[in-house]
Formats: sequence, structure tokens, C-alpha cells
Amino acid sequence: MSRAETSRRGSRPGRAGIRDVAAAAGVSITTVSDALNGKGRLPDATRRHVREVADRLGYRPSAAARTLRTGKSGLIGLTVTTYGDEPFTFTEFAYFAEMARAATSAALARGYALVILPATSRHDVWSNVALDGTVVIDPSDQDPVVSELVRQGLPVVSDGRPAGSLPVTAWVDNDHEAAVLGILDHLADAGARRIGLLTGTSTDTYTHLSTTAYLRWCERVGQDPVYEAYPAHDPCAGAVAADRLLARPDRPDAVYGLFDPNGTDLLAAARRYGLRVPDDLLLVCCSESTMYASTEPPITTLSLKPRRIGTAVVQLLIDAIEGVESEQPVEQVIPTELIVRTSSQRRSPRTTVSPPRTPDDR
Amino acid sequence: MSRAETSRRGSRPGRAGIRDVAAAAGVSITTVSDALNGKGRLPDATRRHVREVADRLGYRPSAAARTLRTGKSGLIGLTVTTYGDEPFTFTEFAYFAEMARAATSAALARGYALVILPATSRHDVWSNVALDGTVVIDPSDQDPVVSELVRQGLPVVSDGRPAGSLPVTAWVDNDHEAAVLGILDHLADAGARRIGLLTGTSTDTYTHLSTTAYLRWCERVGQDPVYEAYPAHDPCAGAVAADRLLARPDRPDAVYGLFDPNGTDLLAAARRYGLRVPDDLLLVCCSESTMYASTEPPITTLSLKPRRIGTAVVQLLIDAIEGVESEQPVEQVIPTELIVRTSSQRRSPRTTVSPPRTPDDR
DNA sequence: TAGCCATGCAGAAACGTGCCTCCAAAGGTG
DNA sequence: CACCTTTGGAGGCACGTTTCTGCATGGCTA
Repeated sequence: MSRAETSRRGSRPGRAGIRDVAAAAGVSITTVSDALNGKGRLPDATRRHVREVADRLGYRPSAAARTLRTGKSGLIGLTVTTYGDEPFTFTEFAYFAEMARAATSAALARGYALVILPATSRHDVWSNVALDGTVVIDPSDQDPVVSELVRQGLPVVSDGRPAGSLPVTAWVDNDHEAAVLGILDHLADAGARRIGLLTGTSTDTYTHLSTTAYLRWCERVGQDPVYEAYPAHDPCAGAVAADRLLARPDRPDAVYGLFDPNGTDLLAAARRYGLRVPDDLLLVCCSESTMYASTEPPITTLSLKPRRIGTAVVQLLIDAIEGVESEQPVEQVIPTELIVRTSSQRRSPRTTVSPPRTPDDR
Repeated sequence: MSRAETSRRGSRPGRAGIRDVAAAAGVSITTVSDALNGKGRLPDATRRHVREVADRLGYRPSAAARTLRTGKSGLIGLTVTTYGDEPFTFTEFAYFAEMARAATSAALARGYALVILPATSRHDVWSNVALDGTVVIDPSDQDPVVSELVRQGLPVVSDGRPAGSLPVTAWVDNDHEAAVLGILDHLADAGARRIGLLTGTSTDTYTHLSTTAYLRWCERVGQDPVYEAYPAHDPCAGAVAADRLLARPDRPDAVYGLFDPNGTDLLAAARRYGLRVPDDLLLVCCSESTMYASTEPPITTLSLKPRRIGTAVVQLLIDAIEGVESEQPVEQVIPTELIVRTSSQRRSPRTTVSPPRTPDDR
């Protein structure tokens, strides 16, 4: 009873425990816990008193103890596919940065924090952090990490529809097929007769869905496919592939590039061959970079809306964690946005046609 | 003794505890712990046996319990200054992405994971996660978060030298003054007679140090300062400021822009005024974006080497956490790299002079 | 044979919370 | 007065580890 608040055995002087608060306030541990967490039946006077004493002692509850007791850590894993030993490639820089930014904000708003984790199966690092759930970006087929997490009973939400029969709790993705078809139609409307594609060699769903959509569109309108594929993780390969595409005898008069740097790569290649954009060559690429607004000429881009995706993914995950029956379906499709600029407008070279952006709707 | 491994009271069927492993292996809890952690005096046979049983049961130690017991969580906070309610602005996208990427890898290599946290003083989220230490990016003067962390006895390492008398454990930064002076000399060598600066209105150390270095250089060489300052967090303001700078009666014949988008903004402004780059206007900006390698013309950039900074910051922090007497000084200066491209070379228009890049030394 | 040390392992005390159970006192009702 | 209900709060267990202490056993030396 009369234990002074400084007599705790091994505790550092800077850290006051709940016991110290209880002793200093002259109440029991239970009362302190209830007062600070807003539970129990306590008169407001006691509640205020305890809170004031806790503040005075600079009391911070131990996250570890709370996690151990409640089973909830308030931590969400953010897993990115690793190439080599580095998380995410430069190809997805802007996308990932925006997506992570939005995910961080959304998680924070609901009291959660994000932990960046690699998609390796080194469980020594995975099991060293108590997660309530995980966001997986673009999981590969039969991802061992996802399987392990699901086996542990943790909810998993993926950015990008899961390949194969990956048992995720929910997923969010764009309608990549519709996006590609929309772009091809847009280019055809602008006068393109032969549209080329700059695509990747890897087997992820984004590349796969986009490429097959292109091939089907070609078949439908009766155009021979004209495309070059390259390993998207290699920066130089993109420039080379762009060059090859424009060097072909059946050179396209419009090109859509699936990856962020394709815009500048294609622009550079066009200059080398003396092709004017948009007069001789129409250009669109998939990118989140605002730099394409001020290139010469400005380049039309497709935005995958990473901010909306990041927000949606986190909301879905936290809903699953907290057992909230989500109003939303477990499969959510986020619309893409085509930001039309000069590079894809042959007829009326207005400087910009993109609708005015609202800050929160990117 | 004879407690079956399935009879644990409230535990979920998917999670096996250390008790279950002990029971299944026919040994004590102590032996299991020692065997799995490589401690104690155990014959290899016992060690192997325990490990095999643990694997068979799919045992994963509880991170929360371990953290509570040992006081170490293996988690490092990564704090970014927030503008509004979003972490980091688009201005620093590439920088932050690279820096965070390197920091994540470095932490992972030493068995730590990174938690993204906002620099708000909402301690409800801060105290909900057990951190071993924190990386603070560009802390503001008298940052309340840093003070609080230090008060709790946690090591704090900052990216960017701390303003004022912020009591960080260590910091890593570039020599911004030397970088600016180097660029100005470089531009002067290329024939610039009047060098302008595109700078920011905020009071962070990067902006401050760079601007005063510019002013001192001007004084030294006897040139009137020609600069425009704008709020760096506003995307449109950058384009406007670039335009204003080139519209002045004392228009500079060379410009250095402190922020990432300045390159394209200045290029666009130059086109509007019919200025050829580099013939009429030399251009350099501070950026990590590889897109500047393929603009027309390619733009000389200053790289702050975010990957090296991210790595260094994490190493310093983990050294402090683990009590390793760091061989490195607690103040570490990372050299910048000027990637010289066409936009700053008036005399010999070689396409590129940048040294061949090694992948790991960006 | 007695003493001693190294080996191999078990018991149990923490770590700091949250929460379930239970009790004392006060107030109301017949 | 006897009984019930409500209020306010205390006791103590459990979460799953790590680790300190200690107890046997067996081989070795004197």
C-alpha cells in the first residue's frame, strides 16, 4: 500500500507504469485502467483526478503489454513485392509513394500505424512484429507470405486482384481492361491508324490484363498488334524498347506505354526519328507523375488513382480486423482517370482538357 | 504435466504457444526457449528435437510477449513532417521514396522493421506502438515529437541537421552550402554571367542554408542576387515563380532550382519566352528523378543521395539502440553528386558527362 | 569413497496491462 | 428493521515470453 512510486524495481526513471499512477492517485490499478480507457463505472471526479495524475507523471501505457493483453497491436503490415533486396522498383515510385501516403493517412485516421515489410519469407522478421492484418501490393501467384498470414488467421487485403486462388480477405484493383480499351478508343478517335504498345515481360496481372486487352482490341478492329515487351524493372531496357518500337518497319502512329518512364522514353525516341508529337505520333502512358504536365509537349497519362486505392485497401482491412460488416463488397474496383494532354490530341491542340482536379480525388 | 497441447484455455486453434511446444516435445518451457534462441546449455540432439517439434506445430513466438519481456520491439519509427494531414509533399516524392526504400532495406538487414508515423503530437497513436528508436526526417525547430521521444529515453536520429538545440542522438545531412557553391561555380565555368535562384519561402534548414550560400556567393563574386521564393508545398506556385524569374528585367542567364519540379517548370517557362537551353539559359535543379535524363534537353541535377542518407540514418540509430559504440561520428555528412547533363553545358554539347553509375551508390 | 565441477534441464518470477469477479457502503422500499 | 439495488472500487488472474535460480545426475580427481 505505502509503496512509493519511485521504488519500482527495474524500471527506468523515465518510464512510469500504471502501478505508479495508481499509487500516486491513491486508487487501485483497475481504477486507473478504467479511468484512462473510459470504461467501468466511475464518477467524473475520480476520472479527472486519475487522468491528471497520469499526465503529471508523464504516464504512457506500454504498447507491448496492451498488445499482449488485448491481442490487438494497432499495426498493419504494408508488404511490397521485392525485386532483388530492395522493396519496389523505380518503375512504381510515384505510384507506390502516393499509395503508401494515402494508406498511411487512412490508417492513422483510424488509429492504426503502418509497418513496411518485405515480401520475403524470412519469418524471423515477420514474426518479430505483432500485426493485426496486412496489405499486400500486387501479390504473386501462390505467394508464400500471404498463405502464411492467412494460416495464422490474419486478414489480408491486396492491392491488385490476386493471381490464381490466393485466399485474400479482400482486394482492390482498377479495371485495367476497361482502361486500356478506353485509351485505345481515345487514340483511334484522335486519328490513330496503327496503335503500338510498350509492355512488360513479367507475368503480373497488371501487365497480363493490359496486354490481352490490347490484343483483343486489335483483333476486334482488325489491326495487327505492334508491341515491344521488356523487363520493366530495368530502366535502360525501357528506353531501348521504346526505340525499337519506333524503328520497326510497321511503325505505329500512336503508342501506349504501360509503365511510368515510357512517356519520356518514347518522347526521346520520337525526337531521334524526327517524329513530331502529336502530329506524327500520338502518345499516352500510365503514370502518376505530374511532370508529364510540363514536358514538351505535355503527355496524356492514365492515372490508376493510387490514393483512392490506398485508402480503400486500408479501410477494407481495418473493417475486417474490427469485424465490421463492411458495406462495401470485398472486391472493390476503382475507376481510372485519363488525363488528356496535348500528346494525344491531333485535331484540336488545346493545352489541356483535363477536368479541374479536386485535391482529395486523385 | 499431462496437459494435452490442445487444452489451452482461450487460445485460438491456429496459434500454438511455447507451452504447447514444450508439452509436445516432452520438455520444459525453459528448454524450448533456450533451444529456439540458441541459449543455455543443451545438447544438439535436444535442440534439434525441439526445433523440429516447433516447426511441426507451426509455432511462432508472440512478438508482443517477447517485446514485453525483453523491452526491445525491433521496430523503428520513420517520422515525416506532415503538411496538412498528409505525410510528405509531392515535392519530395522521389527523395522520400528512395530514402525510405534504403532505410527499409538497411533496417531489415539488421532485423528491424520500419513504422511510418506522422509528426503530429497525437500520442494516442505514438504510444500505441512500442518503438526502439526513431528516424526523424527534417525535424522542425523545437519539434514536440522529438522532445517527447528523447524524454522517454529513446534514441532519435534525424535526416537533416536539427534546427535550434534539438537534442537528437545523431544526425545525417548533406553539405548544402558546398553543394550550392559547387553548382554556382559550375554554372559560372559554363559561361553564366548572372545566376538566378528558385527557392522556397519556408524556414527549414535546407532552404535556409542553400539560400544564404547563394547570397554569400553573389556577394563574393559581386553579382546582384536574382531570386524568386515561393511556398514549396504548392505545385502551381512553382510554375508561377519560374515564370516570374524569367520575366524579370534583370533576367538571369542561368538558374538553379532548389526543388524537384523546378526543372520542368523552368524549362516550360524558358520555352514560353523563346529561350533556348542551354544556349540562352543554363539550368540545374535539385532532384532525384531519373526523368531529367530524357527531357529535351536533359537537365543537370543535384542528387542528395537519399539512399546513402537512409542507410546511414538507420545504421546510426540501430547502433545507438544496441549500444554499439559507433565508429562513425554522430554527425555524418553525405556528399552530394552533381549529375551534369546538357542543360548546364554551353560550350561542348556532349550528350552526357555523368560518370557511369554503380547501382549501389546513388 | 568423499568432494567437486560440469552438464542438462525444470520451476517460477517477472514484464505491464485489461478485465472478470467480488465486496463494501450507501440509498431506497416493504 | 430486513432486504434489495446501485454505486464505487479493490483483488487477482491471465496474456506468452525470457531468464534467474536451483536441483539432480554423472564423471572426474584426490
